[in-house]
Amino acid sequence: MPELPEVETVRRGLLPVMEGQVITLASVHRPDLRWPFPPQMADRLTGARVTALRRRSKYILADLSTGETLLIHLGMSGRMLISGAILGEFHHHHPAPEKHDHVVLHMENGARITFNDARRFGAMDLMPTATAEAHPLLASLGPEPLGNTFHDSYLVAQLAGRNTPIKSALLDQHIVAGLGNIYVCETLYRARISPVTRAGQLPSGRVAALVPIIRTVLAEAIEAGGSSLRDYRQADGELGYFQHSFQVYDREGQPCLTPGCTSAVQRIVQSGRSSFYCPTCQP
DNA sequence: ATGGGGGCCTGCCGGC
DNA sequence: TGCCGGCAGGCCCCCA
Repeated sequence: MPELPEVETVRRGLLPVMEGQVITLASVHRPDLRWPFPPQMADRLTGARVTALRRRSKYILADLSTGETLLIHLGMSGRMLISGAILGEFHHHHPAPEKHDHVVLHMENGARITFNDARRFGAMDLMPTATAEAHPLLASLGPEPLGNTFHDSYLVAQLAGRNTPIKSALLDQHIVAGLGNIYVCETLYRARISPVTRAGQLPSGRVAALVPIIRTVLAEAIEAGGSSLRDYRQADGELGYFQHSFQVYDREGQPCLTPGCTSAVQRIVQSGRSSFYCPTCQP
């Protein structure tokens, strides 16, 4: 579900109710999500103060006063919903617990943060803050697409000699960390590159052009609060609205939006995932 | 090493 | 109304 813009939106939503606050009670309703929770997770969270709330790729990292860092991944259907806090002009009361509410963090300011994840592809783990980046889920991630180490010569080098389709390469979190199916489709449309093009066959100029496009697509999506399709919600329960800006994703059969183009958006399956593109504009 | 496919889960939607 | 297949924003793991 959530790609980098959605995760960043959730992080920003959690920031005002979590950062600097003590977790007065962590309530854990099942032993695992995708993987077992770490031993004594509830006890290790209860009483800890959240000193910082960071993001790495699609992971949220909450640094704790205990010297540990809480790692959160939303998988496909994970949500972090805030209740009981004053958010802007609105006061949200605690709603009745819902199905798939797996972990609830009670904060000292009265807010509750509920991790709800129907499909349970999400994850939570704890590790020492000092070695957080060595966590198995983080250690081999590629650079942040919005960071300085992601640049054209890097991407050119990464894609050189690759026989995999550019669609798959951009989904590969080892190459660049944070893109998912939506934003890869939108990126390739803007770059006018067919998703089936072999990554290593792209001229370096076309690869270089991908870098600013990726940055722009992600920045626009963050600005819009992410994309809400099925179950994604911002932390305050609001919907993102970048889905209204989709030019190809989820638009199979609809007209291509390039001025003058009369083609329809096509859907193909690559590595088991849908790719949406315009066969005329992305030859 | 690289690339492709299966599998993990639940929910929803469309077709019959 | 109900059942069934297909599909969904991710990512690890196994196989060739």
